[in-house]
Amino acid sequence: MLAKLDPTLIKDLPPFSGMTLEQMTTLLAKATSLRADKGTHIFDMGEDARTFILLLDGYIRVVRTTANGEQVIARYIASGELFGLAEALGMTQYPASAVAAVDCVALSWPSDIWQATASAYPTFATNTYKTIGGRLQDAQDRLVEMATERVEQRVASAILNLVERSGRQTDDGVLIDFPISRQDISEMTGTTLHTVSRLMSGWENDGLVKSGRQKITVIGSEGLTLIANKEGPPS
Amino acid sequence: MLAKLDPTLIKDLPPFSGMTLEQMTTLLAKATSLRADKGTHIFDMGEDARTFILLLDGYIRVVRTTANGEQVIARYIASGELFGLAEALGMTQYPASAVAAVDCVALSWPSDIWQATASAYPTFATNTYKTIGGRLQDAQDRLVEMATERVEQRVASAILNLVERSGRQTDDGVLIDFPISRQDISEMTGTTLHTVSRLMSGWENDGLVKSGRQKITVIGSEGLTLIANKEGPPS
DNA sequence: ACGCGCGTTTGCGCTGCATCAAACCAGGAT
DNA sequence: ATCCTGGTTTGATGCAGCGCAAACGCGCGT
Repeated sequence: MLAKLDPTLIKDLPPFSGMTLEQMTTLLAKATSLRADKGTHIFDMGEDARTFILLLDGYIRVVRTTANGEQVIARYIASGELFGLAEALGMTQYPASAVAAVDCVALSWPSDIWQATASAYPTFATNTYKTIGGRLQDAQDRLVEMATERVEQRVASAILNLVERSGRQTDDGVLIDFPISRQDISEMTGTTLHTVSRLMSGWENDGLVKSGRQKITVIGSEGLTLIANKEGPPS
Repeated sequence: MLAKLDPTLIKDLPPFSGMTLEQMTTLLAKATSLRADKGTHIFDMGEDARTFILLLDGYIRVVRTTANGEQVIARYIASGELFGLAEALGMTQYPASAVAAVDCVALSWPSDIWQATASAYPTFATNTYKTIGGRLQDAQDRLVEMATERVEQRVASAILNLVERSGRQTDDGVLIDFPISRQDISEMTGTTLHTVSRLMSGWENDGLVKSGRQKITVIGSEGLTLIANKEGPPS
């Protein structure tokens, strides 16, 4: 528990909106700080859900691994977001693994204080359930996408999403500000890295994106948006 | 509000486990009873989420419609389950439509009593969040499935799921006890009714299922389970 | 500064599944 | 009993995207 942790620094993060400074202080007193180097597994699918975590800095990849060893990326967690919320949903084990996509800093609370915390700070509970709601929403959106759209559109959508949620303005355009490979994109969209590579090479020729080793910059989102919505030509 | 509604009849349903009879009585006092004929839209995607609902009898299809008019079936709700829980997740509109798959009976509460209800009956809140957790879990399972498995396996899995959750024993085997078309199955698995029809014709020849117009009976689940896990032969 | 590993690119053949098309059939309505 | 609607079956055809293979090159570590 870090005595030097300053409530004012993080009390404005979305999860805590509506909480008073003193509430924050008592809540923070129960937290443990945590750092994870790039590539570290913060927790793994199937593990007992001992903590829920607030990401302060960095990016987390939430990954599911199938019986065959294939991976699917469920989502990326950006700084300011909570994750590992199994306890809040009455689960005893983590349903997915959390891997640091870059060096990360986070705060963690023991899962078993969830119930008490939720009833002590209803706003906090509500905020949390709101983000869970958003994730359920998102999961189902992606399900619909997987069911109805072609690979090209899904990849375009995925990149647009990433840019929107984690884009950083640069000279060339908007850069996804963590290292992301073609393989990663393929694991988000249910395709192969080969197909992703081909698609992106094409888009690079068309001047829609600019990409390198684990880097993707979107020149102008309009082009990709167009592709994401483009009807497949079965006619 | 039905005065004749008897708390003892439904107090044993999962959503209310842990609640006392008097708590149930006050909760039920706020409910409105509701019946929906087969095919009725109980609510539609995008509508303001005015109520959350407990299904007492029947089956509900939860459907999302895309911009192109394509449909995806997110899930089926069986009797004893809550749905329309937008408010609990801090949403103001329903994210999907709810359609009666058969004639249904249900109880509905106004959304705006959710907050008060949740804090008055923490067990009820916890139970609800548990079911939401299960649905998030489920949505992500299906995502993984969509991303990694072939149509044949997905269709087999879907049928097994339905049989497991809503199967009724008959002379021939286990019957899915609500009308379900090939089209429905295709909308659950992200394929076409044609492909589903072909697959099921095959399985019928192999003696794995017995199916007719909107009826599916699984002879022995082992065969389908085998198919659901069968490696694709890219080799 | 250099080498090597990992991410990337690109070509080619193949195939699972969608698309198009058409006939068929069961059961409810009249 | 008959019509007709909505679900089902089955065939033929085509193509998006996967599997496989091989070469390439950026950049990190030493």
